[in-house]
Amino acid sequence: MNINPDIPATTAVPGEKELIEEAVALVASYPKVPITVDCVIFGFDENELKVLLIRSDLPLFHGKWSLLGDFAGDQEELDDAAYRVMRSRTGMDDVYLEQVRTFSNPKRHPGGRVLTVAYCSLLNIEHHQLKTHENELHWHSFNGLKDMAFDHQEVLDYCYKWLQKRMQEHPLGLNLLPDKFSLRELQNLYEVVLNVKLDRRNFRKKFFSMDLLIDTGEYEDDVPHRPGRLYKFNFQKYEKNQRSWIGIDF
Amino acid sequence: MNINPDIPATTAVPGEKELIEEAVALVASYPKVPITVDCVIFGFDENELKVLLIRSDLPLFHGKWSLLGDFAGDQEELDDAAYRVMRSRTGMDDVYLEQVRTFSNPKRHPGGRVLTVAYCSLLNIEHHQLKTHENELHWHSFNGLKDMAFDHQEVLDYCYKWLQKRMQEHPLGLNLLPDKFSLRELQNLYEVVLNVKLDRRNFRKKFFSMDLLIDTGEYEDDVPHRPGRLYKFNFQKYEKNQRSWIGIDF
DNA sequence: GGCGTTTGTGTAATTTTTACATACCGCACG
DNA sequence: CGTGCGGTATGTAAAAATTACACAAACGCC
Repeated sequence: MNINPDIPATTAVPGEKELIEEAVALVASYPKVPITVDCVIFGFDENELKVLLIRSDLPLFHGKWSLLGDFAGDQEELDDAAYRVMRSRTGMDDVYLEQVRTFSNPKRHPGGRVLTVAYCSLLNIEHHQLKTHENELHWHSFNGLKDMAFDHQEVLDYCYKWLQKRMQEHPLGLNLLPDKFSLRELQNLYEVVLNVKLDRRNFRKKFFSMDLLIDTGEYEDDVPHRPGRLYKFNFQKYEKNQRSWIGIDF
Repeated sequence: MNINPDIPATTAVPGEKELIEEAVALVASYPKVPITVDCVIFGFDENELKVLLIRSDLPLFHGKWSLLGDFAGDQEELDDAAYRVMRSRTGMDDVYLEQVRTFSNPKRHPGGRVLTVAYCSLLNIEHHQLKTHENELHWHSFNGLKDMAFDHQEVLDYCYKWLQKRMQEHPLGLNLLPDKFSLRELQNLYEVVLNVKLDRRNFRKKFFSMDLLIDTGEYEDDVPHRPGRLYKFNFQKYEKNQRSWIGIDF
């Protein structure tokens, strides 16, 4: 019988140092590949879904649009890398950001094998000034985009599908709107992103019944018609009341 | 004016070969990290959720349970790596498999920085014989699992949450059942995985109303009570009728 | 053949979803 | 300052979906 059941008697007892060295040696034997993060940063303006793009800085893709990305540091958590990319371009890092998917096609980068992890972020265009316009950084209409650099078209399409699904079950979309917004703006957002037509009264009823809108008492300004009430979204209350059971439906 | 608007006049015009060399040089400048895939392979047996585990082969984690994983080949697509891992342990690769998330904590592996991409798979325990029992490969009860190797506890917990959510909107759970199953088995599956109690008649009504169950005309056998009808799931019909709009609900 | 256990089925009450029309408000304009 | 335009705000009735709930029938076992 062993005294210490964690260590079989047949093995010499190595110290922690040796064990770690062994682990390091094992890892050293693995193939290593470069990793990048690519950020799909959505915005909403003039009733259109926008995405933040630059011209690819790779001459091979000269003229083509590219997502914002960078390689991940040697010891960098990928979330941190994504925030870093965002911060370096928009100056902001306190925004909604979520990992979406990893793309690993060995042919996706002409320079050789590069994995990329796609992140999605949503921010309000008016609240966030771009820090630079290098490489023609700008908000590009989502519609009609095609022929992007790398596999960025595929990444973007995937992230758009993700957004459509996610917006129906999570209020992340509200990050696309200003802090205070009218119900019309909210509905436009949903109609545009989900590409559906919604009944105004039922939409309104739906949102009010969730009881997550805070009436600011304020009204729209500078509109050539009757101004609508402005609301804020009660993120705090939402976070508290997460349901895990929705119901089987497919 | 440029003759060719795609190429700025200030740049010498490199051929494709030079452009690719440039891309290769760029990629070569990126930090490189080892990548693994880890498979969370769920099963369902005796009314319990199971997960396929081995003893960690890393001495540092001696005795701890570990997910099935392997490093990704130099030029290997990650999906392929995940299928390869599954095949090498269960002999099967024609199963439901989905990428779930990438874990990148720099401290997650004691041997240094290793990224891992988690994949979820579901298979019927009876249909699939394990090819080997190396490293004590076996179906482990999901409940009560703790203190796993690496960050596998976190990975597993994340995948379980993913499964719970996904099962409500997608029939992937049916991969956990035999080809022909009774409604009771189906309900048990949902009750166990989602950790809820469901009304038998309403559950039945729900599934029948989807019109995706095929009545085989057969009945359960060897049960000490009235035998239930056996059904198959009409995956084909399901695939055809995918809805993209579900409705806002959060 | 009776007991124990699980299958199979319907209905009424409630809640949720859908479709739809009219009065109100602010601005612009003549 | 009155009228028209455009968009906001609001309620209700019908339809659909969800919930709660009870009893007869089938099989194995003894």
